[in-house]
Amino acid sequence: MTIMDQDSGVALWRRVADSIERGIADGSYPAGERLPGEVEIADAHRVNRHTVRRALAALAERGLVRAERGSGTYVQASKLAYPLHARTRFSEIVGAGGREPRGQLIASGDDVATRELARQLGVKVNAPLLRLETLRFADRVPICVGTTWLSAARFPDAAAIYQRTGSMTKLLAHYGIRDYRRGVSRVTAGIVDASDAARLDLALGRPVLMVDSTDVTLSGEPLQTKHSRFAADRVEFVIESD
Amino acid sequence: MTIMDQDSGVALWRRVADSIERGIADGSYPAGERLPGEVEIADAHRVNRHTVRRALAALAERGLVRAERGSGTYVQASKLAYPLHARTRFSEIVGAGGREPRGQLIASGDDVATRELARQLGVKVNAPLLRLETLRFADRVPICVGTTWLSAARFPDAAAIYQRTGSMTKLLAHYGIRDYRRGVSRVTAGIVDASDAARLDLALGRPVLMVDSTDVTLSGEPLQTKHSRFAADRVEFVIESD
DNA sequence: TAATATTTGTGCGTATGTATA
DNA sequence: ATATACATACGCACAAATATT
Repeated sequence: MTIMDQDSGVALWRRVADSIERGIADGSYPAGERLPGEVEIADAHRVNRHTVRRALAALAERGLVRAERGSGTYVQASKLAYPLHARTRFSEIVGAGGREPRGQLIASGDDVATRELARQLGVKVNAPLLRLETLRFADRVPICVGTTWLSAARFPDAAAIYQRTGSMTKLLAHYGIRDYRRGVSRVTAGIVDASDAARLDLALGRPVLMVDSTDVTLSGEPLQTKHSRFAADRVEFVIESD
Repeated sequence: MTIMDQDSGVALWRRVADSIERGIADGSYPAGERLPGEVEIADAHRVNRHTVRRALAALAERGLVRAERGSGTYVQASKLAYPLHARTRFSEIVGAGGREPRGQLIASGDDVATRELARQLGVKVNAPLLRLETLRFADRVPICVGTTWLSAARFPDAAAIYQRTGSMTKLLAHYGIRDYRRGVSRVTAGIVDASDAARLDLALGRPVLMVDSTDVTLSGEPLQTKHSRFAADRVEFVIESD
């Protein structure tokens, strides 16, 4: 027997993992449900039990399943675990979950700073601001819509650059900001409004997690302030208390 | 003129502050709104402007209002700011906000550990558990309902003690646990169910913030695991990113 | 309560295809 | 071309935790 499958050139254990993952995604194995035993999966796929174990280990690494000795392997919470840290980066979080992140600019425009925005961004009231409306995906599933305000004076071409790169991190890098951190985040919940519902592909009346946060440079200078709305059905914030 | 008001024995500036606070609480002054000018308030209450300033300073200290020189005084976020830290204590948070915390046991019963609960509490599946349903207030406004599970073997009289003290911290202290910390918290949102709606005095269809967390001793032993539902309209989680 | 079966976890040995020095 | 290292895959045996009878 060869190591790689002849057709696909993909390792056997990965093909088994993908098969199980599809089962979880399409609801064949609902959250909390027990998967078939390792030997049973091995027989079904006609592979060695070690190969199944390798596949399950990969899924467990990503948090999709959890093994319990003597009992079985169980499907974990299906929501995207989203850590709220100082170094929260959407692309890194989604990528770490084994999913493919994507960002998309859906609108942009010019605003003037309200009192609240001016305070958060450290500019004067009525200072010109750039407003970006973004939509972010994990594996083509919309996760969150966000409204970002930046100082128009400091980031004049922000809209065009985000449009091209699809990444806030890259946008800031273009202006020489290699690193930044998140200040305090304020989290609450609400009901999705009509336009967000369409963009997030959510039914009306569904809950959204609303996060207000401001990113600052390492020296404390405000860069951007955001108001994000996450589809609560698809996301779970994980807060590590130190 | 005396310092204390003749009738109530409460300082004048405090009476003014309470008056303004009531206005904020009942919606007369919505969040973000500009309060009347200091002289206007002074005239309305027939006090000196200095007395009003003393009152506003007290409110600003608690974060209810924010003064801006040359512009006015504005109502800050009216939601209860609820920090999610390792040392989160409901009573301390509410008290720090200048509001009066209260806890009430609304139900209790016996459960057996599901797989999930057993894992979180470090006990065996089907181990006997105590379930406490609690309702917590700030100034007589219901803030959150919580379901707490504890090991029945370790905390046999938990229900009676919570009933008497109305405090989780005191309950644990009764069993010799002087200090404890919160592990990871998982936060998401949902729609209030019928029974929670009644207890929280919320309209059906309103969003709730749902928090799953487990408290552990300083040495890492699991004590209690909780599923809390916060009225999203009244609470805002504050997450400090370190 | 006790014995038995099931299930995951661990270790070792063997073999082979792929990449690198 | 040869040697070495590495990842992949299979087979067997047993330990440890859990479930069942």
